[in-house]
This record gives sequence, C-alpha cells and structure tokens, in this order.
Amino acid sequence: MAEDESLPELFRLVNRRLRHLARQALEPWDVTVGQSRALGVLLRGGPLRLNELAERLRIVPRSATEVVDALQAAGLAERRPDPHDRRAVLVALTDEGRRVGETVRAAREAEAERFFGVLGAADRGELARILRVLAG
Amino acid sequence: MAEDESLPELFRLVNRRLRHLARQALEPWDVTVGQSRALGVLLRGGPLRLNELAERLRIVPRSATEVVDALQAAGLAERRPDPHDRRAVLVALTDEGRRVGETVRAAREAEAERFFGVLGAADRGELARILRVLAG
DNA sequence: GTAAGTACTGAGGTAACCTCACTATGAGGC
DNA sequence: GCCTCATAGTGAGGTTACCTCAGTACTTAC
Repeated sequence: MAEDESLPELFRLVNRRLRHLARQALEPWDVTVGQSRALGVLLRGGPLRLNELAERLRIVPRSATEVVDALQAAGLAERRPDPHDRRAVLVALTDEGRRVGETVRAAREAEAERFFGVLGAADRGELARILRVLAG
Repeated sequence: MAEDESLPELFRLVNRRLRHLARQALEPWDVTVGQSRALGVLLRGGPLRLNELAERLRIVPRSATEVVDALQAAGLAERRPDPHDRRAVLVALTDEGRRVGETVRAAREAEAERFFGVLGAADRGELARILRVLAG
C-alpha cells in the first residue's frame, strides 16, 4: 500500500534485489560483490596496477587497496612489484584466483539470467539501451 | 576502456549516480537519503507507528528506529505514545519536518527530472514499466 | 492470570564506499 | 646532481544504509 513508484525509488528497489541475489550467489565462495567485481576485471585485464584496477572499478585507489587486501588474504590475488616503477604494485590473480574468478563469473551470469529472464529479449534490449544512456 | 556493460553492472552505475545526485540535492538541508525517504512516507501517510513506517520503507523496524532517531535529533519528527497501544510509538512530523519535507521532496523531484530528462517520454514509460516488473 | 505474541530498542556488525595526510619513488628543469 | 613537483600506494578514520540477536514493556487469547 501507498507505494512510491518514482523512478529513483524503483531503481533503489531493483538494485537492492540485485545486490541481495548477488550476495547469495557468491556466498559459497566467501566472496563479496566488490571482490567479485575485482576478480572480473583482473580476469579480463591481466595483472594491473592498483590505480588501473581502481579506475576500471570506478572507485578511488584507497578503496581498491582494501579489495585487494581481502583478495590477497583469501589467496585469490597477489601483489608484485612493478618492474618499471618501484612506486607501483601489480595486482595479479593466483591460480586459485583464476579458478574461483571463473566459477564466480559463471554463477553471477546464471543468477543475472534468472533475474532478467522474466523480461523478453526486446525488453532486455530496451533496458540495456536506456541504462547506457543514464549511466552517462 | 574495457567497460563491463552487463545489466547488473549498469544498474550499479546508474544507481550510484542517482544516490550521488540525491545526496547533493539534499545537502542544503542536512538530510540523508534515508531520512528523506522517511520524510516522504510520513508526509504522505500521516503519523505512523514505527512498524508501519519500517514496512513502507521496506526496512526492518530496528533500522527505522535509527532513521527516526536522526529525524528527531534534527527536530523534524517526534515520537508520541500511541493511545491505543502502549507498546507502540507514533512517529509524526513536526511543523518544521513538514516544511523541510515538502522542500526536500520538491528538490528531489527536480533532480530526478534533470536526471531522467535525457530520456524521451516513451523511454521513461518503458523504463518504469520494466522496473516495476523487476522490482517484484 | 498465565502463556504467547507484538512493539520497540540496545548492542554490535557489515559492505562498499569516501577523505585526508603520509611515505616512497619518479621526472623535469637548471 | 639537486631540487621541486607529481604520482603510487596505504594508514587512520568516517559515512550511509542497512542487518541480526537479545531484551524489555506491553497486549491478547485462553
């Protein structure tokens, strides 16, 4: 009753459900959503400097430090010195990181499939198009 | 470069922008997004029991307690005993709460208008329809 | 009047961010 | 070669918007 159905509120709701489902999907691997995003980027982008990683995740470097700390503690990533710049750190996935990363990616994809599966292909296209506009 | 444009990721991005803008829009009144949501509900729904408020905000009662604490500390809401049930608390807006609530609502509306203004009316309709499906 | 349920809140926790200030290193000008 | 300035990462500390679990105060149903 008395639902607020303004667009921002709807976004909040949908996003909430998405985060919730993602969390559930990731639970078996003890990986948070933020960590899985980093795993994805590292999987696609090879070893990256922390700054680069932060940029691709669209977070500030200080926050990336934390994500990498967690991945490292979990044995999924490691820091290596960058041979070209002694200030920099290269973040690379471990073998286990790659394995878990792949599995996690598959799980998230399946979960997204379930979630967005209620939409027809046309609606999904529309949605993606519109979101790309709004994502700026 | 190397953007991940999956639907969940797009949602994350858009939601982030939305939250960011909302925060900026609310800054002049020193009100957080969560508080403005509660103001909105109370504005529309008259005095409410804390439980009811929580339900309409779709958060657990314990979290509503906190929002109400903040509104009360800011002089925007007050707790009164519910005459019909001495366990319950009625949360009501103060006069200032109503004033700020209205202003804030207008500000958020204007901000939403700017944000979604890049979409045509048709796209906005589509978006709302699709989001309603996904919001479950 | 007692048992069971409901309304709220204290204590404590989490994810996913943020800023600010610091250290170590690199790069350009002179 | 030195000095200044910029850049890479991180320690310390903060925020928002939630959550759970346990406890107290009250109500309701029997």
